[in-house]
Amino acid sequence: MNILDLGLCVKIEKKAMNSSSSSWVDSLDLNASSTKFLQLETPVSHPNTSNSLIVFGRKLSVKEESGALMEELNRANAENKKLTEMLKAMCESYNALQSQLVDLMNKNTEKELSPTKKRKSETSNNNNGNIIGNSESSSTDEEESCKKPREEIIKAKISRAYVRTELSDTSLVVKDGYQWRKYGQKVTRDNPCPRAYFKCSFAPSCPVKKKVQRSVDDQSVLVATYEGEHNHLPPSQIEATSGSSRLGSVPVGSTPVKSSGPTITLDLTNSIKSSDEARNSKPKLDSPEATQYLVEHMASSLTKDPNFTAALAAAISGRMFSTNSN
DNA sequence: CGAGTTTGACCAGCGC
DNA sequence: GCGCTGGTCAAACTCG
Repeated sequence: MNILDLGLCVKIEKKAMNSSSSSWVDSLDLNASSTKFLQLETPVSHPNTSNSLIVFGRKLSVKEESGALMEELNRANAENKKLTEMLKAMCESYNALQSQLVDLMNKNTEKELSPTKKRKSETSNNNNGNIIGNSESSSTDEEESCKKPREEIIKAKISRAYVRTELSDTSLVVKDGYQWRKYGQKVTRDNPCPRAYFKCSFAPSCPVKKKVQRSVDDQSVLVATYEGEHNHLPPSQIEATSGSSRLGSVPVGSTPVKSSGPTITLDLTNSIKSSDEARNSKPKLDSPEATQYLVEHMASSLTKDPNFTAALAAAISGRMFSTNSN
């Protein structure tokens, strides 16, 4: 995945949160309009320009026409400059965000390695939140695994997601596109808030488990810990593959979706439609459809990448978490 | 009535 | 061996 893309989108999203008028569409609209300006270079006259040429019932002189074009060009330059500045700001913001994320991950790793005694299974190799299988305990002792079938080593992968919820919301439910069955709840020593235990109930053979607990630092943040990897597609994608329903707006993997803070809804229906349309009929660049097309095309190319959605959500939730804990 | 949730009991790992 | 702790089970309960 293009790492710069993530930075840009995070910035745009952040901007949308801060400004009441800004939005995904607004931000991308600038690009669309800049494309519009590019069209001036083509031999075909711009609709607006041609309208202004005949509006006074006479042909404008070459001087006047070039003056208008120069003015247009200056505006394009100014816009270009503005966009360059925005891009620069986005890159800076991305770098800051990334360093904060790394900081946070380091802090979490330190916490996990702290004296708090954990079971063997949980202290296996931790690499940036992802744990690679612990072959020592999973494959060496067959007798032991027969004795303890339950201890079937899931340690293939552990990931973590932070989800902001209302404090009043005590359900401990993190909607991530999969189907979960709660099988237990426990109050742990280091956190007064109960921890809920979930198993993936969509496929009986799916080994994935999920633990959800409120953060000690910020109780409005749910910490969801996923153990193992799904051996099936998310229910939403299975539905989509069967053709019975829309391709849902539910992201893949451990990406948190339920959030009372900034909500990211990825409607892939439009993106698919637009990429199909892209092959058959391309809207004219200067029409409102063109703007819409550009926006959809950009959004679709980003949202098609499941890594993007996961990384974006992780980055945002990580930032929210660090902001609240400061 | 079936599926999902709640909750107390039980089990296993770990440190002392 | 004992106590503490986290994880899981399963009967009881709830809900649509």
